[in-house]
Order: sequence, then C-alpha cells, then structure tokens
Amino acid sequence: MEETSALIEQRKAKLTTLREKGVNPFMNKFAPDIGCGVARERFERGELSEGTVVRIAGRVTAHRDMGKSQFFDLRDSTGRVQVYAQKSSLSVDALTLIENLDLADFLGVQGALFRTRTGEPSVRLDAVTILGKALRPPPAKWHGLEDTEIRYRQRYLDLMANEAAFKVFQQRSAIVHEIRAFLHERGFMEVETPMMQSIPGGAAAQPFKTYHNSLGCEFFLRIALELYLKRLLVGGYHKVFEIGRNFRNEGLSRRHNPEFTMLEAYEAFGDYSTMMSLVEALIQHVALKVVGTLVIEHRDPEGQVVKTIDLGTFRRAKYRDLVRDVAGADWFDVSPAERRRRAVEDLKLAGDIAAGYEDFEVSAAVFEKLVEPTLIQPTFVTHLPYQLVPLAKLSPDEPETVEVFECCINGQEISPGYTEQNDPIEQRERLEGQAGGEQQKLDEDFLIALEHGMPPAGGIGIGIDRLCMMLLGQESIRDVILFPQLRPKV
RNA sequence: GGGUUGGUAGCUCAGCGGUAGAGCAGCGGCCUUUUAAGCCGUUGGUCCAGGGUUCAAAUCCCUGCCAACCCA
Repeated sequence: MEETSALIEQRKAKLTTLREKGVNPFMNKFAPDIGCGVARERFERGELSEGTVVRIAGRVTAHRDMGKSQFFDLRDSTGRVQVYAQKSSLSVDALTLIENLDLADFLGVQGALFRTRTGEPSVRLDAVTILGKALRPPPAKWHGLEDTEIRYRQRYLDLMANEAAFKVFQQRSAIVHEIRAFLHERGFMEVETPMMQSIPGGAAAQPFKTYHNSLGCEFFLRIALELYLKRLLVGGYHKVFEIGRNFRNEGLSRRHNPEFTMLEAYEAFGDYSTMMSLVEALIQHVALKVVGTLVIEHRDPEGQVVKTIDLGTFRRAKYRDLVRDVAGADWFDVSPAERRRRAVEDLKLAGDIAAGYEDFEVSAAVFEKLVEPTLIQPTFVTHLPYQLVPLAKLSPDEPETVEVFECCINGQEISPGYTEQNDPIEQRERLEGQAGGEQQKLDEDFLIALEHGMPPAGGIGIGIDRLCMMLLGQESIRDVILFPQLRPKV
C-alpha cells in the first residue's frame, strides 16, 4: 500500500516536526502504573482520591480543543479516561507534543486525578510522552467502522472503532479459558496432536493438501482431532482433550469458515450418556462465567431481542421422532422410493437430495434442512442411524441406531458426542463400508491401535466458533473469528 | 456454483443522464472545565476496474474484481 493522501502527509509532517524538536515519536518505554479505565473507575468509586498522581498510557481517541484548554480521551484495553492539559502550564516539550498531536497517537501521561466542572473524572496533565505516532487516520468516531470488508480484512480497525467487536473477542477468549478450566477441574489432560496428517480422518470432509519438501510427500491438514486422541486412550491416558484448528476445504458461509476451532474430549469408561451430562454442564458453566446468565438473548442491530435461548434445560429427543414430526408419522414405514418422492415433492427438498443418495441420506437431508434449524433451545438429538456415524457403537436396544447425540442449539449442531467404537474388527468393517463410496483411505495405524485394546469411552466435540456465536449473540461466524478467511485482495 | 444488494473524500452516506455533494475527520482562526464542545473560514475525489451507448455517463448497457445476504 504505497498510496499517499494528504492526511498521511500531514501526519508525517508532524512526525518530522517532533523529531526536529528533539522529541522521539516512538518512545521505547513508558511504564504506566494503572489502566485508563481502571483509574477512572477507582476514582469514581472513591478508592482513589482527588490529587492522586497516576501514570497512564493509551491511544488518543478524541480531542476537544478549547484553545488554552485541551481535552483528550486516552483509551487502553481497560477503558478510557479524559486528560486535561492547560497550555499555559506546559513545558516547551509538552507544548510541542500537544500541538503536533493527532487522533490515534499513543501517549504516556502523568498527572493528578481531579474532576472537571461537569464532574468528569480527569487527569490533569503534568508530563507527557509520545509512545507511538499514528501515520494514518482512525475510522470515524461515532459511526464506527461499518464496511464489512474492512472490518474483516483490517480487524485492528474494527477493534479500534467498535467497542462491541472488541468485547466479543475478549469474551471469546474468556469462553476458551473457562472451557479449559472446566475440563482441567475434572481431571482432563490437554494434549496436542498433528495438524499435518498423511491420512485425514475422523470426519467426512474435503481436506486441504500441502507438501513437505524434505520428506518428499503430501500431507493433509486435519479435518478432525478424533483418531489421534483415541490413540492416546489406547496409550493409557483416560481423560484427554484438545482445542485446536480444523481445516475443511469446503464452501464459506455465515456458519462456515475453512479453518475453525474444535474442542474434542475423550473419557475412558464414559459413554454417550455421561458425555451428554458433561456437555450440558460445560455449556452452563461457560455461560454463567462469561455471560453471567443461562438465558441468552440475541438482538438485532436496533437492540430488539429477536431470540432467547434458555440454557437451563437440555431436552432429549430421538432422531426418528424429530424427523417424523416434520415429515409425517408414517415416514419410516413407507418404502424408500416413497420417502424420496415425499422429500422431493412434498417437502420441497429437490435441491438437497442428490440422485445417488441412499435412503438414510434422504432422511438425513430432512433432518438437516427441516429439523436442525428449528432447534433453537438446547436439544440432545439421540439414536441416530448407524450409517451417519461410523466411529460410534450401536445401541443395544435399537441396533439400527448408534449411541450418539448431537447437541443442537440456536438452530445449529454445536456438539456431537458418542460411545466410541472400540471393537477393532467392527470398526474396520464400518470404515470400509462408509457411506458415499468416497475413496477415503483407511487409517491402518488407527485400526492397529484399536487392536492393541482401547477402553470403552465417551467422546465429544464442540464447535467453539458456533458456541461463541450462540453465547455472544452473533449471527455470522466471521464476527467471532478475528481474521476470517476472505479472498485475497490483489 | 446461482440469485439479490452494494462499492462515490480518511469514516458514514446522498446524488442515479447536464459543473462532484453533506456531516464528521483534516487544515487555518477564535475561545481557560469541554465531552458527538461550539463558532468562522477552508483543503480534500482513479465516483471499484475495463469496455460500450450518448452532444454529454458517478448515473444507462456489457464484462470483470471485491464484499454482504439468500439459495445450492
């Protein structure tokens, strides 16, 4: 970006002026003794008294020039506080600095706390240091930055201009922190497994390819964590989890980013039922700690509540019952050909049902298109057809189904979980017979690991991005990922 | 991949065949407690790119690029 504008030239000229007068506009160090927002709050609460000298540092976000009196707002990650400078009492250096000040510059300020006539908690500037000159103008101050493309491509500007966005990513960080705390508390060990895999497994998805020069072979970026975490159960760890990036070479949408963050956790001697309790407790823990409530409100841009999600109770429902609710009580009693006809003609799913779809995939399309989007309140969908989940164990009571749940909230699948298959012979058969006839290679090493004996176990995955969308009231995955993937700009 | 909407000053936007506009920011001036400070003055443009229609195109048409939303 070599483009120049008058605004940049003006700022550069001020930079030169500062240098000429012996002021270093990019000071190496300034040690604040309190945050801007903290100083303001503690003064307001009476914990700091008038006259207390504070050292604060932050970005200049507003400047009100009264002539001999100068006011500006200094902002850091804790908030903002007003600084007051009386020109007549400034040193020559400080005066030079104030006169060459621009919005977005970083300053270090020392001064005493006091209240202005209007009662605004302020710092009376006594000494000032410029810590980092901004050569480009910041986005406008009260419209914020609305251009979605700039918000995503230059997220730092979004964070600078939009307090709501700034807060979302602080909360996302808190969510991940609380998930770790919750799992550590229950004795889970965090591990890291390969992102580059020669056989990508654990899910049905298109992988990204890459190449290792000195090994001279292709690798794939992982599409799931599952198969490596189960190897660790074989190795003897009983409770493991990983939070990490998965990569899927598929479309982008409001709910899909090519790289996304998953939690997977496995517990030896657990099953899908104990894992359901774990997911429920985990989501409730995180909601209470980060949002402070189990009742999550989603609002439209005007601030009207458009959706309320009650995390207090998690309903349990069977897959087949939910499909029957939308497709007819006799849905599973008619012939496969009739089901396909009804799906295409009556339910208008022509575009969602490929010619080669098998019978269970027709029902799966009904579930995905007509049931899942309606599951706003937390629902564990159980007893899925076995073809959908080749890595889970069959239900003893209903052998056409597997011991699996899909936890749907906010109309999206947020967390699958199941009783993990630990029979190596059956696992091999299931993987070999996997649906869709995809030429997916078998991960022989994984099957060998199972042959060495894996304890019965329950496993879960939680899509962290979708969890954040649900908890933080964001309708686009791009609003909970700091740097979402966009087409590179030439 | 298809459809819809959008791309104009640093930011937010108006203009939709006839001289390129506003608010804020910037620059100059006034003001010793302001806070979306105020008042006076003022600078600033590859109207996303390329082609076409026209006496005349930001505006109409075509192609392309980028984004958002919807659909697949």
